[in-house]
Amino acid sequence: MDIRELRYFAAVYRERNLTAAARTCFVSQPSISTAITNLEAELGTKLFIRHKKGVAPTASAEQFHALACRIIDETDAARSLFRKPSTRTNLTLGLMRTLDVPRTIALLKPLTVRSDIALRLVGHDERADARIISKSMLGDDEHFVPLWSERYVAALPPSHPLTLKDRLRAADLAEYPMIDRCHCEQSQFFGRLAQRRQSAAIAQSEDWAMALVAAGIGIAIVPEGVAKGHPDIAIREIEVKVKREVGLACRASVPLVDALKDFVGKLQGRAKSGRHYPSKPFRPA
Amino acid sequence: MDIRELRYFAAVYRERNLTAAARTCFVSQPSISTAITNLEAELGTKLFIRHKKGVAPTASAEQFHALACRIIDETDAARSLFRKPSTRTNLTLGLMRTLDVPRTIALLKPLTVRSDIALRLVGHDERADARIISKSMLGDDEHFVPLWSERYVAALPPSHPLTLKDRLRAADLAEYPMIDRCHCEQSQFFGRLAQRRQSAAIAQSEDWAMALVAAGIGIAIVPEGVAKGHPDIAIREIEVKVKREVGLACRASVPLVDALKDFVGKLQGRAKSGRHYPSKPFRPA
DNA sequence: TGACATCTATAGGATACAACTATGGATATC
DNA sequence: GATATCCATAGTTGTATCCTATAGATGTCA
Repeated sequence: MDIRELRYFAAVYRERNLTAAARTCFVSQPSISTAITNLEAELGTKLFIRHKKGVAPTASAEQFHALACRIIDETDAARSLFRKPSTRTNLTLGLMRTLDVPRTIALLKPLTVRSDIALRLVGHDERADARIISKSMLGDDEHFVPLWSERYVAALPPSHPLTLKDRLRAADLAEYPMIDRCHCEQSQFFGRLAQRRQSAAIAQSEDWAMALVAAGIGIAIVPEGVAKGHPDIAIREIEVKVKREVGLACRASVPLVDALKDFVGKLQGRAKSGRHYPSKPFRPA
Repeated sequence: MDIRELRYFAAVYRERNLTAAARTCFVSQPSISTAITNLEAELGTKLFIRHKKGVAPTASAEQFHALACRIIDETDAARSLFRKPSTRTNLTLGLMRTLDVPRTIALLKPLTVRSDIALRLVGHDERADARIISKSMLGDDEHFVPLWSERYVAALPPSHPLTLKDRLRAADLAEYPMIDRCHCEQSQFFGRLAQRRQSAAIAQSEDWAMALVAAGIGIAIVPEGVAKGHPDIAIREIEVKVKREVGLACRASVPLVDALKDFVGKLQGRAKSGRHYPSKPFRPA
């Protein structure tokens, strides 16, 4: 067991998907696969149940995850113990409010561990060096570097009658009170989907929306990653497959800040393949 | 930075000596050397000052050591999280009372992390599967597997007049009160060395002896490793070079307990060289 | 139903890393 | 002056890890 394996484990735990974890770790999928297999052998316990779409953590994985995170964090802390940077570059990132927080934090890790960067996170509509947003919010003069795509799901109170169904249709939703996440870029669309003008409640942030759902006020349609973290909320698929593409938006007209160049390079590199090394080793002709 | 490097670092910190650290890690000295160099480069700080005899940790190393230990311990804990052993073999080790505690704990690590072993530590004169003792205490029917050799040094109160000298002679010691560590196998010898019959105080354990020294009662002659850990005690070499060989004693007449076989094998293997792999890779003739 | 996409596991080959041996230079010890 | 101890460097080799490619299973959609 080494720290590399722990990082892979944490990524799989977060993504619930070996392939996606491979992308966030910038390695190929088999690397993750064998690492997890080895880890399971060493610990003498199964960590993930493999099924058709992705993997599910076992109880052991839950337990192990807490410890693994501590070790990873402490290792990162140790690395930067003595790097008291005299001059830190300010880097401002605009984040849309509907982002999956743990996933985003994990994505930004390469930036946060660099002690020569002072990271500042602001709203998606403020001045920033780059923005992490849904593709639908992309401005005219912006490049888009895709990060992940997310489906929208229905978040219901655990005791809601609709939890009996595996998948919800527009007609189902029409009969029950809904919560309008007015900060979401697809808010209007969901209004039409549920065939209504008025909502049971309006929430201005994901936290409020989730709290209203948990309190039994109504149903909310939210990005998968947002709903995932809450234990007292039931998640159901919706029949109409709404997805959003989340990515990094960079102004095309303004040259990229130095601090971001490596980062964006890596992100672009992983798009088609997860390779770690340059695609072709240099060979003189 | 990976856990392997942290282990090497901890070993060097403990031993104050790359070569000795290499032995305790069962690797060769250059492996330790390069690992420390790399670690220093990665952290951007010098960790050890190399000098003629061994190395001395810098302030950075002190700081880093605390963190490194935590990470190492947590990693070991993580590894054995799910290894709830149904049946643990009892293993009893006899330890002489004058052992350097951190060093001994580090040595026994391979046994303590094995969750199929329940380690019991007893006095050196009790019934045990093996004993860690000074060579001078070796019984007739015992094998001796050398672990390390230690010089004896003088432990003085920090404000003692003799701290002005770098090295103490028998004549120096004769003029000042001394503490008799009656539990030590070399106790009588020191009595002769200091040319006296009576002592200022008698201590039955290292803890008491060190406390008496710190309190200014007198000087004690103790194994190097014992004195090292105490910040409020000054250490000086003594001119007469008394050493002791510490090792593992196994009854020759009784076959070695299974749990110990690997361990002793490793210890013997490292005696002449620190190699990790078999000395010669197998090649068919 | 068949073409296609998605996800995990395995096989085979390339490469980087960490181990080893051997040796050199510097400093103590006898 | 011979010997021992200690750390650093050079060169070689074995192993671990990564990659690509592909198989097998399942789900999606025309």
